[in-house]
Amino acid sequence: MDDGDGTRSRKVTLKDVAQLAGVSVATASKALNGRANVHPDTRRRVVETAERLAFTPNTLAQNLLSGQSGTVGLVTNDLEGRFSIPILMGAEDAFGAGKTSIFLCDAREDPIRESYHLQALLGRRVDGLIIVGSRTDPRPPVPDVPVPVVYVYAPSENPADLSFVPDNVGAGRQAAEHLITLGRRRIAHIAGDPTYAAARDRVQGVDEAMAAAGLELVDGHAAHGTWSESWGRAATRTVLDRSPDVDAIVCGSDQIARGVLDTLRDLGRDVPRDVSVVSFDNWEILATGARPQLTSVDMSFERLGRRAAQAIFDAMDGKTASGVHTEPCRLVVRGSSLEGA
Amino acid sequence: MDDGDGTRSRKVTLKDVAQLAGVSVATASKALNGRANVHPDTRRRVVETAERLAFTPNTLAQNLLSGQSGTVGLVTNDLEGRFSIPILMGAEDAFGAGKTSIFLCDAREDPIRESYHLQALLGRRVDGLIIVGSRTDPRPPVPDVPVPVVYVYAPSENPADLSFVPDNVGAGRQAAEHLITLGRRRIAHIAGDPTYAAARDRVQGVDEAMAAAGLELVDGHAAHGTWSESWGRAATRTVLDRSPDVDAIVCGSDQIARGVLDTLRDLGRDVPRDVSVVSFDNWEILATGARPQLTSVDMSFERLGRRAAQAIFDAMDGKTASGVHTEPCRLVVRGSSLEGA
DNA sequence: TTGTAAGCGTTATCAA
DNA sequence: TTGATAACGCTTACAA
Repeated sequence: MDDGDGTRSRKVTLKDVAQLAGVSVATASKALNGRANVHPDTRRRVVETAERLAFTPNTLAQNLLSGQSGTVGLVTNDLEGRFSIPILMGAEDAFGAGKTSIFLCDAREDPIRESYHLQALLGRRVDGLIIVGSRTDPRPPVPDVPVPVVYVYAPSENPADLSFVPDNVGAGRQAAEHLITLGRRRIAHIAGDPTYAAARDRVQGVDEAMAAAGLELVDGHAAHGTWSESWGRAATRTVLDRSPDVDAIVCGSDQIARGVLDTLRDLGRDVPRDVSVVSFDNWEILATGARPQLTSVDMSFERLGRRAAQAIFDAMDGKTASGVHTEPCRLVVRGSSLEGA
Repeated sequence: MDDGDGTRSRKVTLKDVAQLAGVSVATASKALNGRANVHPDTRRRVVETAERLAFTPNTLAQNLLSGQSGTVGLVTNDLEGRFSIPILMGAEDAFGAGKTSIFLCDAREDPIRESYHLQALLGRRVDGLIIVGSRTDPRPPVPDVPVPVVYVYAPSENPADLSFVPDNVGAGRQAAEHLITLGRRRIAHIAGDPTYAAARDRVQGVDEAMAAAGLELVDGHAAHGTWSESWGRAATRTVLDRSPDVDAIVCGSDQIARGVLDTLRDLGRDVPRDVSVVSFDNWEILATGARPQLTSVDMSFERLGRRAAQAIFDAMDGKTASGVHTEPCRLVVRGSSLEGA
């Protein structure tokens, strides 16, 4: 960071390279950018000089010319980054690491903070915005901005906006179908917080699959509660109390499932032999730490991130899209629902 | 995004504002930036025009002049974002939301990907770099870069670099002292993966506290294993087998603690009455879902993020620092170690 | 093949 | 009080 005499070294510019290589800035630019009509010797000299000086072109200056910043803003609202990081990774993959850089801002569910971040991002001339919510319920759209906006996980209330959300109905269907395929017939559903669309959608999916198979949930319907282990524990007692012959439980989330597993164990039921358990989220830390490990439906966050990135690319090319797009989820089978166990 | 005739509207520049307000660009700039020597009427007119056009100054252009980009790169290596998001939040707080924006890149423990991101960040002229590792073991420094670099969680191998890490030794001490204060005397330690500095440091801290109190761990020393619930379960059986009268267990992580709690329950021990349990990480989802809820030592990631941000500010002001700085952790008491229970 | 000059959007200096 | 001008680092006609 120092240039030897104690002062921070001024950053190397193209001018420095050109001077040292004994050419004009224009020629240096062409040489480094692989333009035609540059003498091979000249090009070599410039390239070598640039390397020697560790020249890094100032992307800001390039962007000022091109009008594109090669950056995207990702505004998140989920405290733990459980959604955002996988979405970020998916977006990075789609953009190509290094090609486009991502500003990650945490709005912490605070509209004021969000608009503050938005302002900063627009000032930095991001080429697009990805808005990530903490729940799949529709959210108010961000105020009109001059760049493409994509909503992920939480869709925009405005159908003219473009949103990508996981297919929770399909996830519910997959979970139930899996259990039915295993031969389970007396299935209970301990669902999540009914104020969340995700909870209701999963319930709907489960109900659909049951109906399609000509089955009915024990108790007739899902039991809604909260997204917590303690709810899973409490509900399991109720279920076993009322329907001792239950042979499978769909859990609204991995957290709920952890509570369910604990109580099944407390009450002497073997999983998966006596009762198979399936849940949603595939939150690695919870799913693989459980005993047995949890079969769970993954929300495919990375895929959502990739789709969002792709959509921003498309929009930059003028190919705009709109509506709430639903992306498939993925069942991950583990010990809590093993066949033949 | 459209200006009515189907073409994307060109972004509003200061020139547009100036023209419409009937002043020069220079005057418009002064008016908007609160410079002195601008006629109040002129200023009002300019400000109004800017608002009407939804003018957002191009930060890139401003940066080109000032040489400062008002951005910082945060390169992370922890897959789940468990460290990065809190660190990001701490950094955002210290920088002031909106003032400085943060590029978040995930290197995924891949040096090639990391250098790729580094290149992109330097091209964007970030004012500083925060490098986040996934473990507290020293890591190779990034190649020489012309901006301040701060390492968080994983310190740099080079002592001339600046690193902030949690005080795992102190954390171990706090955990053990807490148990000792509660009157526990027959304490076991089920530790984490011994290849991790974090595991060894926590062990050291526990050992120090025990020695200071004139006590010894049951079994004489910590049992090292892996960072998993299954290790916690297995180790607990061994501990109870060899030392049935154990009255407290320090667990190397919340994951381990979850396994420990499960097995204590299986073996009929009441927590916290018979056995108190304390662990490390304070990973909310694990700690609060447990029964009883886990007493755990928080690694203070947000604080680390704030310190890193502050250090970058300082370095930009020429106040450079170096060495591995250790930040205190914070004991969070919950049901697994309640006094008098 | 190379260099000169204009321009991207903004701010600072200085003259009017 | 206002405005013309230069500058930031780079790219790209266009001229040499």
